[in-house]
Amino acid sequence: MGIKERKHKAKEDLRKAILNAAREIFLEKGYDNMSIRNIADRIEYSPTTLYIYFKDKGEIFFALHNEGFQLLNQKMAVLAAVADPMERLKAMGKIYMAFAMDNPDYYDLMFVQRAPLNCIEQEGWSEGHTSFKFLEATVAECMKTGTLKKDDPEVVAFVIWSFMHGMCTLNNRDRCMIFDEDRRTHILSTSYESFLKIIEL
Amino acid sequence: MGIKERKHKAKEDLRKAILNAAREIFLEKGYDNMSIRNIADRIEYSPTTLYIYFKDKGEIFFALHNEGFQLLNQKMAVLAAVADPMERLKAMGKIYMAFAMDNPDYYDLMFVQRAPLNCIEQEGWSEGHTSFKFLEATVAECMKTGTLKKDDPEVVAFVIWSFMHGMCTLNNRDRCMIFDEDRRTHILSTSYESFLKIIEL
DNA sequence: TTGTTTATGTTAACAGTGTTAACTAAATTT
DNA sequence: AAATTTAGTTAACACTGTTAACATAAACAA
Repeated sequence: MGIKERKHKAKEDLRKAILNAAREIFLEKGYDNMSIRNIADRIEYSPTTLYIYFKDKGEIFFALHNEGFQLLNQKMAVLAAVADPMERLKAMGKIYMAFAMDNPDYYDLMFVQRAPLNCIEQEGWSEGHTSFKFLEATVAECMKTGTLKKDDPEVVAFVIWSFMHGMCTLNNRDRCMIFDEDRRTHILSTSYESFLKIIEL
Repeated sequence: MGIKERKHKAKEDLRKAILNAAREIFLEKGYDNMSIRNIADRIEYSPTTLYIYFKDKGEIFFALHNEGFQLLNQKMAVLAAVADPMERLKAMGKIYMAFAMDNPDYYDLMFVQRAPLNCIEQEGWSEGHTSFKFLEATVAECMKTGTLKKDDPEVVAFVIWSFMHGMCTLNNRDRCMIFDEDRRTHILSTSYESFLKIIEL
């Protein structure tokens, strides 16, 4: 049954082509300027064709949102080599922050925009859940080795995530313009160091 | 010159009517569903009339953004009665959090959306700047009275703001759905307590 | 082989969006 | 009285996501 496979592959290929075009436009022109029509234009298909491969625009955003998590997980992979949990936690924060600053659009899709989550509803946000559980596990390890004060790891992990996310979004959404251009970078990196000093035992 | 004043007042009145309609629709239907056309419909003027009173949609959002700050500042006014800076800081966090949860749309406009900042550009974000300086001053006081570790108040204030903002936006943008419905509220309030315990000397 | 169904993609349209140019009518100024 | 300013209008431009109706070609069944 080679014929059926080829057909299947052709479908997959067009789906990927749509996603490639979507990603290009998304990264070039940003979230607001990625439209069904300009994706269709780029791959030279009619706009309605996209609805054969995706339920709606939100599902395309969800696919890109997943790509974002793949990219972040890829960067987090180096953490496997860090044995000490506190060192791992610190490196994790640095990677998270760098990812948010270097890929503001992906970050937005993953942690700010509501659109990509609309196609989840029931099933739950598994990408976010997995990432959070990884952070939580590292926090729990730190508590065992005595580098973090013993407490509910879920709560402390959420405190850490909140701080990191807050810093990144205040920056990405232009709320750090209250600081002078040159002082800005200093405050962001110093804040991270400062936060670490506060939580580390 | 009563006639000129009356004319001037009439202009002001229509401007206020536009803002009233905008606020109503914004709070009823949310950020995405407030359009120039449905504001115009509500006050029974043509859509183009709004452009006599506002440069563009961003300027309307900016006006509502200012209202949001007025509302928040109003709630913060009770802090004047709190003499102890650490108590004041704690109360401030509680008020900030309650504001974000009770007025998610205003909060979004003030701290997440880029649209209202587009009409600022040069002048700078004075509303945000003022609020931050107030936080910073309280942090500095805490350092003087020895309830916070001596450090750069600007940096520590930013650490606190980042944490608060992160918590609020992760919640408002549905990223706390990784926690079970019932555990969610507990984690949010416990995280705040936990953060306070960590920073307080 | 013929006829029917299914899959894939198209065109045209709906109902909306922000924004601008051109115009009218009324009020004010010269 | 004539000219100018002001306030508001209509119509249009260039978009947006999405759907219904239709075409075409391939796959399957009789």
